Amino acid sequence: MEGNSYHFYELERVVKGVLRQGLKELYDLNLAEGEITLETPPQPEFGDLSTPLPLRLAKVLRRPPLEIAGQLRDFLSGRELPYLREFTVTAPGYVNLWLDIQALTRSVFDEIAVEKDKYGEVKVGKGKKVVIEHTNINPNKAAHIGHLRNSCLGDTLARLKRRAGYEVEVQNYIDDTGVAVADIVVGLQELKREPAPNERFDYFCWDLYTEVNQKYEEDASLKEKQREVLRLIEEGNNPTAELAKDVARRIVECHLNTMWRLGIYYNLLTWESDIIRLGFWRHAFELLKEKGHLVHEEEGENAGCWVVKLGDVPEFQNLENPDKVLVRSNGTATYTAKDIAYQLWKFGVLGKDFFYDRYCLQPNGTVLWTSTSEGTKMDRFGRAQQVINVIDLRQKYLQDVLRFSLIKLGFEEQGKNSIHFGYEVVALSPATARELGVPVEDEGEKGMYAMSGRKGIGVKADDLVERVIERATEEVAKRHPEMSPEEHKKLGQDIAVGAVRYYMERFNISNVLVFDFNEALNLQGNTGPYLQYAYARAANILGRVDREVLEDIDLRTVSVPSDITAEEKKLIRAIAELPAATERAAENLAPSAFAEYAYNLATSFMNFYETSPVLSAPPARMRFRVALVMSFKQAMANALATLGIPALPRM
RNA sequence: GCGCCCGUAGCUCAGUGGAUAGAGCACCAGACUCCGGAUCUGGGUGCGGGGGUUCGAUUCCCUCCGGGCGCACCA
Repeated sequence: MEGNSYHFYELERVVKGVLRQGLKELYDLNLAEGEITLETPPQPEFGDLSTPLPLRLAKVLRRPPLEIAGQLRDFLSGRELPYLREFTVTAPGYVNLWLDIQALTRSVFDEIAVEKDKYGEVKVGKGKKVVIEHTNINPNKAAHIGHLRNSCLGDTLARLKRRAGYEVEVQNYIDDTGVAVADIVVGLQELKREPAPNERFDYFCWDLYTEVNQKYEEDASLKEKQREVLRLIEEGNNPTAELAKDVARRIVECHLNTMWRLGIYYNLLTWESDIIRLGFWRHAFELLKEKGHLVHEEEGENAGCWVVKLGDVPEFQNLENPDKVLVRSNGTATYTAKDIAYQLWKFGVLGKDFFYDRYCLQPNGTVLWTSTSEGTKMDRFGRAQQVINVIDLRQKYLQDVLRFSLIKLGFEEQGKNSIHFGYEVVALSPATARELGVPVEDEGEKGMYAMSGRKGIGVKADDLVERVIERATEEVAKRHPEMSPEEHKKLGQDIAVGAVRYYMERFNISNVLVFDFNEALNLQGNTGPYLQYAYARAANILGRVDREVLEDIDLRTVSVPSDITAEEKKLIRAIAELPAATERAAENLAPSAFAEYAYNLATSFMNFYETSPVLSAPPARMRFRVALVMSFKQAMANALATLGIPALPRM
């Protein structure tokens, strides 16, 4: 960093700025920053960075692309640009930039020496608080792999945002008063089912939920019971409501245990029952009436209702009835109404707050708080500048209604900062569906089969984790006969966390994740354990360096050779890109992009490892490579931490 | 009916206007008595079809085909 006025990760921004200035000075042309493209060329002979700008501007400037390229090259050459050493031109009209790899290496070494586990953090989010709501599983049965996608994505998003400088508060909303819990209560009361002696409560409820839903089809009186139970739950202060609360609490405990083992933690549980009891909606209703945008319909199909008018929102224009009912003609509030109240609370503009209590101490040492209906006031929760709701894409319409309703009701700022992180659902591959006993049409390998909580079709999150642990533990035992079974199991668990989380995080969120046991259980190739293995290999090398030599190598002073190899260079660049990758993934809400970066980083190291002996290299080279391995190990550790994957010195 | 998403190699996926479209899995063949083979190297006439915009399209627009999802005074 010394001597350089900016960090390497800002290089792109700086170069774009210079190019922009060049266009202005040379041709009196004003381009927006977004219109200036900078990319990594496909071939090494085209430099380390390049821009096709001359091609694009040839027409408008009425000059040959190569002439423009030449002038831009000259303009760049006349500038003081650290990290760059040369600028060239390639037909049909590219400007190619060449990195000063020594300067870059120095800068990376220095930065890592100073920042250590903070290397890769950036400051874009500084001073901004973001509330991320994820998990949100109905507290009535075991979590399945669809919920796992939600929690893993949400957790990685939280980690990314934190490393991008945001203050992050993770909330887990518990719908303890809905039909889902009521169904279990019906099962317990009417069907008199009880868990077997050693049966997990969430697994027991998984089957019970299926059974109850099956019985609804045959027995109309049971459906009556469900309505009665729902009424009693809403009323409160009766044995049925107590039972419902007890079911919800016990299931939440199961869910938390499932998530904790994957390194997923929360700051606050918010309970639907508290929102109801504290009258969040009543409060919001008064607030919205005051603002004057709520409409009481006197006629038409919504006569007698309070509605929000969404007809002039493009997204809803083609709907037969774009208005959203918030209060029914019978005076009760709709789900959307409660959601609006809750969302306003997250932004701290509801004018009403929960009471709070400690819920428990989580295994990572942080306190999990819970909302309550009475007790202690605290003024630290909510009050966010940005709210991200991690919910699957089937709820897109509802989330759009929520966002536009806020805007139309006079909370424009809050509406615009309400983000639906919508991901596609998890479905089952034909092979996995077959394995679970789901009727599969033919022998084909294409296609997917939907999971269904009501029908009991799905892979339980813990079943998946257990199977991966078993597989990983076997592998560890094979490789390390000298270790104890306990050590095998411990490593197997950490590797399983890596495998499961990476599998849940690596895919683009707008694609349905077609879950397949064979793929999820794979520990080779583009998987979490591959990333972990790269880290372990680095740790192994450092462990074999002579102690005195190791202590003598200082990242800040180690000399950087002038003849850096292709593999060394690729690794250095990959390490240098961590801050930019973090920023990009955090700002674009793209955990999968970060997963891909991490895979690239690991691959760069693997290639370096295969081609570049460290311990047996000549002394100067050895010292440089040790420094490089140290840097990689730190960068990889930070990338793994961002993905919530354990970094293992041995595996 | 209206709207949204997806369609890239046998399979699972990267690639949000640029140079020869990339990975993993599966399959075949290889890797020095070298720091760990959970690794690496090699093996491939693939962007659903058709129009358009552009110097340039897997990427943007239109249309068709195929697959998924959503459009409550339900939660």
